Amino acid sequence: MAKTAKHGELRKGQVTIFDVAEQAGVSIKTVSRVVNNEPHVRPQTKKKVLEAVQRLQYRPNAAARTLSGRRSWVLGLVYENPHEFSYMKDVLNGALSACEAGEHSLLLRPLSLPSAEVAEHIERFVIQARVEGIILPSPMGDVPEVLRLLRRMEVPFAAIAPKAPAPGQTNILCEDQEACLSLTEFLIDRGHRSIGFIKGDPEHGATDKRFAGYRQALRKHRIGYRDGLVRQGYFDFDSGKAAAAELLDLPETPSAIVASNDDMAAGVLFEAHRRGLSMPGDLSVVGFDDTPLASRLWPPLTTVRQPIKEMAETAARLLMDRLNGKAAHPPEAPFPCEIVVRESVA
Amino acid sequence: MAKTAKHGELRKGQVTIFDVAEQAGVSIKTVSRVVNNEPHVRPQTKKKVLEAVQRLQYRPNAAARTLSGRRSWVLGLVYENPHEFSYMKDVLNGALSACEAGEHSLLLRPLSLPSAEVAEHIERFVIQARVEGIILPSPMGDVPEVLRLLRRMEVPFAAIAPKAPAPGQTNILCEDQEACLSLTEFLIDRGHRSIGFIKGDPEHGATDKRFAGYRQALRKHRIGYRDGLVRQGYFDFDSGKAAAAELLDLPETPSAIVASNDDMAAGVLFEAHRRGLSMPGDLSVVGFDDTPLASRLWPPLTTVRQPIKEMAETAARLLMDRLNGKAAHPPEAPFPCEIVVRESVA
DNA sequence: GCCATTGTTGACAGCGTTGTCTTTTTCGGG
DNA sequence: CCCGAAAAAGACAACGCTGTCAACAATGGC
Repeated sequence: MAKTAKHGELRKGQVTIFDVAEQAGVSIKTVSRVVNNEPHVRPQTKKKVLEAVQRLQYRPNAAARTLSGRRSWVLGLVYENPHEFSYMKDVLNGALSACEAGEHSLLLRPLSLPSAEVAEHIERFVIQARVEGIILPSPMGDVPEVLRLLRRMEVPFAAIAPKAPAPGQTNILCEDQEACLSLTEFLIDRGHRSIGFIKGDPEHGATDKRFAGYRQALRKHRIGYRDGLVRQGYFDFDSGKAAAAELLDLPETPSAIVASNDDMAAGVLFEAHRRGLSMPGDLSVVGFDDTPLASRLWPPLTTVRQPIKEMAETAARLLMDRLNGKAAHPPEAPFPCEIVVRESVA
Repeated sequence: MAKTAKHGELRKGQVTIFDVAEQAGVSIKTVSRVVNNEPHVRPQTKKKVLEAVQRLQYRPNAAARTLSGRRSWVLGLVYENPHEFSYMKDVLNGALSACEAGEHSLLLRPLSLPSAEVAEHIERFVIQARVEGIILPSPMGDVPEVLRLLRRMEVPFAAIAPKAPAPGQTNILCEDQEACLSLTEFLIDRGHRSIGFIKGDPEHGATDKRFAGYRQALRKHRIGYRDGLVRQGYFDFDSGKAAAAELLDLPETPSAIVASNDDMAAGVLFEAHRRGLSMPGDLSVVGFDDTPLASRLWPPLTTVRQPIKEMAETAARLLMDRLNGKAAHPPEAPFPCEIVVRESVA
């Protein structure tokens, strides 16, 4: 009792498990059981405890939990700071909302790639904050040192859209190839036959799949593939602009261009505007990702919406399930994408 | 010794203060002193300890620190999820980098406004995670319930660009009015006399200041202010588009429009494109914030770059200084902004 | 109605650190 | 060379929770 009194009186604002135990007339261990949904508590006891929790507005102290138990209730989000942040925004929102539902905290660690100290940074991150599991949005899920380190430290992780989804790990995929197939077909259906393509950053998982979708569409509709219509980009505005400049300098310019993401598509539009082309009349352009940018450009972009937020949410949830010892789900089916039609295609 | 051995042997991956103490041949308290830069340690002892820390790659356990000491080493970032995320991206990066330098963690709490439970959410956030200080990017710094709650809980906070910067609190401001004055003058210098203005969300601190800058510029150059050239917007694309539609429907359309942020400026460009206007010939447009969007639109926007990242960094640093008991700085001077000239003005 | 079994509850020792208080060492002055 | 004060270092008890194990209560089979 002395202890309880002390708590209640001295520490301002802090309601502890002792206070709840006293209110409910049970031991602290029982309170702990109720709060953590452990078995072996009579419904009637549970009710008493929950009432006390409610009345006192008790919130378990995260630090004490972490220190005492095996769990830290912390997930990490390790990402590369991208030019176009809207992808990370969705990842962040998804991860955050799943973490809230699963009573975890989310700690962020932006990292610049490539860097010699990536592994060291992550190790420090994991040890110091006791991170239990890590979410790796593309392209983090493809950095060999990162994967090696996490496996060595036995930290569970979930990779979002990795390039090479290794079988042992948790991978969250989406139907990039199918989507890019449909997107290209959309252009073909509108009568386009000479279709340029701008690839994404070779480090990213989605790059190859999107390109494969493009080729598959051409094949399906018996349109000859021409290397000259394909340019390498890096998922950023400038590389899109540069690639567009090259494609538009071609003797036979394409009537449509597929950019592997919206930021590069914005570069294409920019370059075309600069040359005084009118769109979509002179050139049709499509993008990928449905970023806010897509609807703000002129003409607004036809693009592909990926359920990034849902994917990140799933990544976090799968991670937490695993940490909670839930039976491993069957590997998730890839998430479907959806074409968003706007006015950038004639 | 038994204890030390136990630690070293059993807990995989976890180097504790005991291990360091043993290596250095001192007590754990001395290690604690060194690690926390406390006085009363001989330089020679300090060196021994630091070497042991280095050798063992010791990282203090954050949970234990929090539980034991008065400090939690956690700052919170409470924000409203905005349409255009690039502002939050800069805030996030700034806060994160300051926190890393100051050995704090940063926890995020997105909140939707307005909502009855805002205060409740924050209270839970603060209690459960032991958040020591909170960063409130606009418009959070103007929500009365939030401010009231934080004052009641005695949680220090720093408001970025609040509407009404209360004197007692830490405010990070920038020269919104001056910047908008210069921006409007830039148009006047280019010969524009009929200049439309689209206001921002009345909830945001910057809104009034930017409008004041616009009016000040007109006054300074003896151009009559006309209510009809001003429209209310809400810092989002759609409201910018709608406001532009109204302004362009006017019998005497303005030759230039100042939008209170880039997203609304994008809406103006969009609407103008839709009407087949050529820019900047038929209409000049300027924005505010220098988001990635600004350079991707056609024509690329002349806009104002605010040092958001630096402001957030400062907010976090001031907060940590205060928590570390450092003498209060004199209130920071407002951060200067910078006009970024692109091709959207004729 | 008794014993074995299972279900429920509690006592208590950590978890790794910092705060407080005590002990030891160092050092300057007489 | 000794004394007293200050500096340096250490012992040990929190911090609030969970894990372990022991104690006790309810239940069912005979």
